[in-house]
Amino acid sequence: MNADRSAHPVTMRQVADAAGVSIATVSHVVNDKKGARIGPGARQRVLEAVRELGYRPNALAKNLSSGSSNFIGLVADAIATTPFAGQIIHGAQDEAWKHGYVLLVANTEGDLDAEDAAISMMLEHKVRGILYSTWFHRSVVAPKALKETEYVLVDCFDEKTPAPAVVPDERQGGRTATRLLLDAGHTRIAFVNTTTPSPAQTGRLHGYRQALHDAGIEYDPALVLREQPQQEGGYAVAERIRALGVTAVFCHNDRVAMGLYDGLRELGLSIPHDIAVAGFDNQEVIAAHLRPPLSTVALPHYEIGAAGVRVLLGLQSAPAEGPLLISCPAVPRSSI
Amino acid sequence: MNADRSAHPVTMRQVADAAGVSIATVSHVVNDKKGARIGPGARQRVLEAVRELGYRPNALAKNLSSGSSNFIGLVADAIATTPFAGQIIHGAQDEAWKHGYVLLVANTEGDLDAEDAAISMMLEHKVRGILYSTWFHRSVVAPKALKETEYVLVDCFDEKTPAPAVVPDERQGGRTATRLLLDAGHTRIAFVNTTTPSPAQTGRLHGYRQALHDAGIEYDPALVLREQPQQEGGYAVAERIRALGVTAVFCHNDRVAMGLYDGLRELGLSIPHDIAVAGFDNQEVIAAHLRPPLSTVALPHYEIGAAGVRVLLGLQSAPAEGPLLISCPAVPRSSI
DNA sequence: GTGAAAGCGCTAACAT
DNA sequence: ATGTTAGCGCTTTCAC
Repeated sequence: MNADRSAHPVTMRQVADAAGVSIATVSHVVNDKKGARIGPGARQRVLEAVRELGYRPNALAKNLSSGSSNFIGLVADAIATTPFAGQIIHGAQDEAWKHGYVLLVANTEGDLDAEDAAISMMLEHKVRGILYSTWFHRSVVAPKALKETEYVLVDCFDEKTPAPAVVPDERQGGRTATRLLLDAGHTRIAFVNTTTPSPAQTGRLHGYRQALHDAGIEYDPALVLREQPQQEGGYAVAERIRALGVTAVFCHNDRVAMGLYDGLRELGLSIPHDIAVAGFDNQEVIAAHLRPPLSTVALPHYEIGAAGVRVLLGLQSAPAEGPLLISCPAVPRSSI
Repeated sequence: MNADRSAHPVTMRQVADAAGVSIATVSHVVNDKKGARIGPGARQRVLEAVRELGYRPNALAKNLSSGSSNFIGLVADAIATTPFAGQIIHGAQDEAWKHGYVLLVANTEGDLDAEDAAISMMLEHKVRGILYSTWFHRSVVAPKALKETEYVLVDCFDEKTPAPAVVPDERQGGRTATRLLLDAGHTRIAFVNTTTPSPAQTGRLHGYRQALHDAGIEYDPALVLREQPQQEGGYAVAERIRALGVTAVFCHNDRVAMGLYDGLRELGLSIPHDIAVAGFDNQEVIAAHLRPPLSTVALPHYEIGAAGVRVLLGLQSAPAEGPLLISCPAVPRSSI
């Protein structure tokens, strides 16, 4: 028969008895300890007993005894709101898993008390470290409690404290998006930037200018507009885009592009024939299903999450100065 | 001074010494044990020592010692792909937290091995129970390993095994969506159902028919179309919708509605003036920002997650027969 | 090769 | 009102 329900979990002791060896021996073979010399017979019997009894090591005991837990904490400010946080979690999880760690996830939805509670809870579970993440790239001030352990900032950074951080390379992303347009032969390219001050706002603009510059095209401030970073913003800006007489538009994000699609269509302009459009974020639900499907640049959330745990575990190091930049790959579709 | 880094965590022992009491006393005051009678002096000194030393209880030791962990496992099949899973997590987390539990999250992206590994890991951490969740409502066969602990199926159900399950009330949702249209005076209402067999497909259809019936309108199978449940499907069906001569359409989900918006517009039809549209899912990124904003019905993922842990903890019970149904609330906006 | 025994930090009886 | 002590299930050092 198999292990009987949670009531009486099988312990090492029982395995040892069943195999006729000591508990130390069981420990050795179960963990495949290098140094230990175990006779083939004993090993065999232990393995068998483990199977027979359906033994599961007790991770709690193991952690306590070995003095180090296999937890990594991840506090996120908005799991629920966007798919972005999900991708960070996914990346962090895969990477953590790969190194024998388990993710302790806490969602705070921006609530400071929840944040404190989450960090306390993680500290009490003796996590190996904490990933403090936000769902959009921004500046934060890291909660004090974080300092009681190792931590890395994920998709955010703290200007005051020199803590390791991992963020998307907005600048390179902006360059990439612009280049997508440039490479298709466009030379008069508008940029619908966001009204919200943020690394994305300044970074993508820099990238845009740099791409233009590299292509030998003079930067024309008149081609840079500002709108709220949503569908409504994109829709509202359509008229002005047309008036500008550009042949291509780089939108601050996919949602703006979605709104712009509507606006342009109403004006009788077709994409990409009359005007080419590039987005940013690669928000699957939108980008892949617009008509035509939107060419965009992806925010590498998965990679950011993964890099976060690598930095935390010391497997990869952030630059001495400033955050580790993860690059934003192009995702060409049919809007250019 | 404060606690010095993770190197030498402060233990109960040290607090006891500092306060000049025994470790048992510390345990009592720290946990605010009811039965224990502690002198005000001692309590005072302990509390002070705790603050002074920056003591954090070691949750691992606590769990080991007390024999029960405060973990609840949540295995999800697609954290990254949609915002839906995120909402389930959020709900589960809030509820778990409320009862002193912590979520151990594992993302499997549908990979069976990952699923096994995740469950094993949770079992080894002696979780109180496991929430097995999917990102869209469907039938599953629960992994065998689950049976080693308590578990509840979240947003899915197992026809073979009678395990507690929590799912959205598709039928009531379909009824609600249809009623939204009915209440606005429409009587000839098309339903663009999905091509994919699923509880959503049959449930929403039932709801649609029932609402019609309750309103004294005869069901006309010709008004029920089938399309793939994405923007493309909605777009493709526009012509046929017009040909049907209906004044309202209930779409299987928001994405279909989004595609239909495009198709209808191309046909020169305006929403809601010429045709009213209702969606399903309430996928924020889309529904709230379409033009006009989409009236829809929400999939109550947050509630489903929360109910899942309540059922797991025995705070709420699933019906003897079949899953616990969570109702889908209407989210009226401007497309009707 | 294998086992005995001393903890890991805490809880919970049971003494005092 | 407070202290002693025996574990919880495991790792690890050191004997045999």
